[in-house]
Amino acid sequence: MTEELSRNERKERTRQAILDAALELSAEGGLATLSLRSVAKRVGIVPTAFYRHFASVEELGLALVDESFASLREMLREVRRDTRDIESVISNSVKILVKNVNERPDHFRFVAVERIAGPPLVREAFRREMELIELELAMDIGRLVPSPWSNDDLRTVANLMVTAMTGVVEAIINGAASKPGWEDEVIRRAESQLQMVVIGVANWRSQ
Amino acid sequence: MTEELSRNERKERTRQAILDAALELSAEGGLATLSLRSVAKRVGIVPTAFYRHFASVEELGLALVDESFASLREMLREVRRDTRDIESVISNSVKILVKNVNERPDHFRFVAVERIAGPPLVREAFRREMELIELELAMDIGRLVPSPWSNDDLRTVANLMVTAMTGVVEAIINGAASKPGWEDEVIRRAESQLQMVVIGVANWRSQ
DNA sequence: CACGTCAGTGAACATGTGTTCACTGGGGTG
DNA sequence: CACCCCAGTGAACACATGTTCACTGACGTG
Repeated sequence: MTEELSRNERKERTRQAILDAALELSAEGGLATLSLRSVAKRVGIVPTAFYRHFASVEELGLALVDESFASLREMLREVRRDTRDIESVISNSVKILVKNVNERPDHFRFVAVERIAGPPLVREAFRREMELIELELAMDIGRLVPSPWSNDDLRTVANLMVTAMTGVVEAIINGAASKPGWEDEVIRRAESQLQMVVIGVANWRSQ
Repeated sequence: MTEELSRNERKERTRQAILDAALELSAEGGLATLSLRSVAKRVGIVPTAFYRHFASVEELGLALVDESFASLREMLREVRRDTRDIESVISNSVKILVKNVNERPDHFRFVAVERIAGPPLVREAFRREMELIELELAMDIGRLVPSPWSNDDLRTVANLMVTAMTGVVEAIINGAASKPGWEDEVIRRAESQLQMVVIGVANWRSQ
């Protein structure tokens, strides 16, 4: 199972193992209840060896936040890459969202939880990130659908869409395991909701 | 400060003090990081006295969940009481939502956090409660606005509205303290979003 | 007025926490 | 081949956790 590896490769491998274990363990109880010793046990090292890789538990948490940011951004890159024709954009975006959540469920669960239950600084970081996403979406909408809406209106509709997609992530994460077909239902519902919003904003007049 | 009180009254008073202290303390870190000793210290009793009021810390948590449910339901009763004319319903509902969040911010923060970061049983309880709210809202929409939409469509739009209102609560809770006028902005945004959804669903055809 | 109930006390428990320290031993390099 | 670096070890630390137990003493009732 373990091949011939250089010392640096071995070190990097255990570092990643620590991150993975921490991510999995934080699925139950969040960052707040994550314990150094449980992580170490899961990785198969002694608790103190942890400090060869991170200066403190708090730093581990920040590393997890960074990892989650990377996952978020990768998904958004994928979404924007396929954002050309206005027709299929909704269906494509929802599918990409769901695909990414299924590829790295622990990252998205981590975001979903720490975004609102994490320590203040982490919450603030996620808030800024989502605000950025919202702004980009507002610009995309304004670009793809030339229209008389003010920037304020664009942000309002973008915010609603981001909120709806956040709800989709939550729905998938803590409802997927149970009944089959649930995910397809969530997808259909999300597509309908986005279409409703688009129709709504199309017939929208400020005031 | 302390009047003449019967033994039972005194007991009930400390019990409520425990609940209040626990609610305030769980504002930072959630139920997961709530410690018996910190609660006791805040109340002004010795840790062991806690067990005269609750069988365990877990039971304290369940009591807090019950309290939050009560706040949620009271708000919904207030919303439905004023749900007569279709015109002002959006503005009224948003205002009532915001008013209730400001009256018992700790309860709504508790719901917002534990709903997604709490122990599985608590999460499930909140999920059911919100599903109920969603169903009632779907029925209200179907009743107030006789229309050709299927129950499925009604639920889809109700779900979007509940999700949007959840977003409003979160926005108020961890953004209110900072700049003034933020709350008014959130209110305006929420009203616009609900109107967009209404317009969207009004022009909606299944498939 | 005597007596029992019972909210609150203080000591003790077993266990879990993050972090430090001196150490070992095998891979990497001169 | 000899030396060093350093990932991983194991003991120890100071402290926090939930819960138990025998206790005290004021309030409420007979």
